[in-house]
Amino acid sequence: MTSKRPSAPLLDSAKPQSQRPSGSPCAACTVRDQSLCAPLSDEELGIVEGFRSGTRRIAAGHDLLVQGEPATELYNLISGWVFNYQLLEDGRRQIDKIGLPGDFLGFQADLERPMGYSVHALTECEVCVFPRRNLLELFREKPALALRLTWMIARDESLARERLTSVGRRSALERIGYFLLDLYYRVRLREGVPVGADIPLPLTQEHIGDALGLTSVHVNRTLRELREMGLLRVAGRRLHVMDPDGLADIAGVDEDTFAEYATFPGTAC
Amino acid sequence: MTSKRPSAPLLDSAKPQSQRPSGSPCAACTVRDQSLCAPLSDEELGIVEGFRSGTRRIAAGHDLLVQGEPATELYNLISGWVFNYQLLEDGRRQIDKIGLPGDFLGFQADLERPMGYSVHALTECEVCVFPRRNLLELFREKPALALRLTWMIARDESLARERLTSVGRRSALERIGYFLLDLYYRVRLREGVPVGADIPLPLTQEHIGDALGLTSVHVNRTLRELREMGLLRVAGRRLHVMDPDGLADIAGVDEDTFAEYATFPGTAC
DNA sequence: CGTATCATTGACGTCGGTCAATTCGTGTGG
DNA sequence: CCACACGAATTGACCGACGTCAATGATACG
Repeated sequence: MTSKRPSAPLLDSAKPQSQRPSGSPCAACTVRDQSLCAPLSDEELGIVEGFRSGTRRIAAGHDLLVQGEPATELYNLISGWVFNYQLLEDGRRQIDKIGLPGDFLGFQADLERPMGYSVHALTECEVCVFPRRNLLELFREKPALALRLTWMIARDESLARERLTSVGRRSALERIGYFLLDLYYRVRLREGVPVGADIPLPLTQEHIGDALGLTSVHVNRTLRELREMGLLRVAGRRLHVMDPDGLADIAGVDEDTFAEYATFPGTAC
Repeated sequence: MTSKRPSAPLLDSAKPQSQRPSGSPCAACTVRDQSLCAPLSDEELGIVEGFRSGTRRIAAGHDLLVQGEPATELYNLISGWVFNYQLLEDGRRQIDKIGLPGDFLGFQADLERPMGYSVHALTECEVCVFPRRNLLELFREKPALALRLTWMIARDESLARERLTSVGRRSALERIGYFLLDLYYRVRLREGVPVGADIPLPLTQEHIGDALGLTSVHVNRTLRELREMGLLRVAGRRLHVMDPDGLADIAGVDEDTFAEYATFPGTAC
C-alpha cells in the first residue's frame, strides 16, 4: 500500500507562458455557452471584461493551482484538458475531476484557505483569469452568475458522488467502462463530435488508475479485456468507443444517465 | 462482486409521522447557526416562515428522498442523523454523506430531474420542509441565502472529494481511521461535546463499510485492530476516540485538517 | 422467551497490487 | 537519416489485502 512516485514535475507551480494584456473580447469567447458566463446576454458580457485580467497560456504538465497554497486567481478554462487531484504524504494520488473547456477552476467553499487540491494541465491550456478579489463584487453585480456557479458546483458534486460509487462499489471492469463512457459522452456532447468518431484522450493509464483507485498495470490489463470484448479501443492518445450500448451494459448504467450533459442550467431551482 | 441485500426497509418511501401546521417559529430554531438560515438576522428570519411549510418527523429507517423520484420538497435537518446513498441494480450500496443537524437535504444541480440519490433516516429525524417551488423566490428575496447554499454545497463537494481520496487510495485501516476521526470532529464541534467524551454513532458496521467501499466483516476486523492499538472504541452505538493524535497519524492527516468545521462561512468569496 | 438484527470469528478464495523485464513510440541530437 | 533516450505500454510470476461463506454470540424488543 506504499506507492512511490517521482512527482518532480507534478509539483511544479504554474508557469505563465504568455500574458496578453486583454486578449480577444468575451464576445468572441469559444466556450461561452458552457462556461460561467452562459447566463449573460451580449450586453451584459461586457461587464465581465472589467473583472477579469486577461487570458493566459499554461504548458502541458504544469500545475495551475497547488494544494496547500492560497489561490489568488480563479480560472475559466477556455481550451485544453486539466485534472484536479489530491496527494497523500507518500505520493499516492487521487484524481478527482477531469476538467474540460468551459469548466470553472479553483473555487472552493472557503477561498481564504489554502487550496484543498491541485489543478494540473494535461495538455496546453488557455485560461481566462479572474482575480479572487473581484469575484464577490462580480456576483453582486450579476446575481445570475452566482446562481450559475451554484449549479456548476452542484454538478461537480454529483460527478464526485458518481465517481465515489464507482470506486467504492464497482469492479475494475465496470469502473473503467463507466469512466470512459462518461468521458465519451461529456466530450461528444460538449464539442459536437459526431457519433462513431473517436475522441482525444490525453490521459496515461496511470492517470486513469489514479482517477479510479487502480494501478496502471491493472488498468492496462482491463483495457485489454475491454478491447477483446470489442467494446472500445484506446491507442495513440485517442479513445474509440465501438459499442456504447455494450459498454453501458458493462458499466451498469441506464440509457439516459449521461443525457444531462446535454442540458442547459436554465431552471436551476 | 455480487452482493445481495434484503433492502426491503431501505426502499420504503418517507412516511410522515406527524405534521405540525407551523411548529415553533424559526426564532426558536435549534440549528439556526449551522443551517441555511445562518446569515439571516432576527428580523429577516421571519421572511423564511412564509416559504417553508412547517416541520415533520421521520421515523428511523425510512427514506426522506428516493433515488429516481422527483423531489418536490427540500429539507433543513433539525435533529437526527441521515445519510445519502446510491444503489446499483444488484443491491450494492454506496453511502456518500452522513448528514447531521443543520445540513440541507435534497438539493441537486437540476431540481427538475429525478433525485440522483436517496436520503435515509438513521435515527428519528425532525426536518423543516421547503416546497421546491418556493426556493428560487426565497433566494431572490434573500440573496444571502443563495450564497450560503453555494457555500454549503461547495463544502459537501469538498467532503466528497476527501472521501473519494480515502476510498481510492487509502488502506482499510487508514480509511476507517479517517472516517471516524472526521465524524468525531464534525459532531464535537457542531454539538459542543467536551473533549474526551464519546459521541453517538448510530451506524452499523455495514453502514461504515458501505460508506468506505468495504464489507462489514472487514470493517469489524479493522475496528478490532484500531481498538487493540488503543486508538478508539466502538460499542453500544457510541464512538469513543481515546487517542485523536494517534488516530490522525494513522489516517495520515495534518493537525488542522478538521479545523475548518469550526469556521463560519462569513467571507465565502 | 422467541425472533430479528447486529457483531464476531475462522477458513478460504480472489481481485487487484507488486516487482520486474521487455517492447513500443516519440522526440532529439548528431 | 539514424542512434539513442525516455516515458509509456505490455506482459508474466507471484503476493496480499480484502471479500465470501458460514457458524456462533450478543442485544434488543415485542
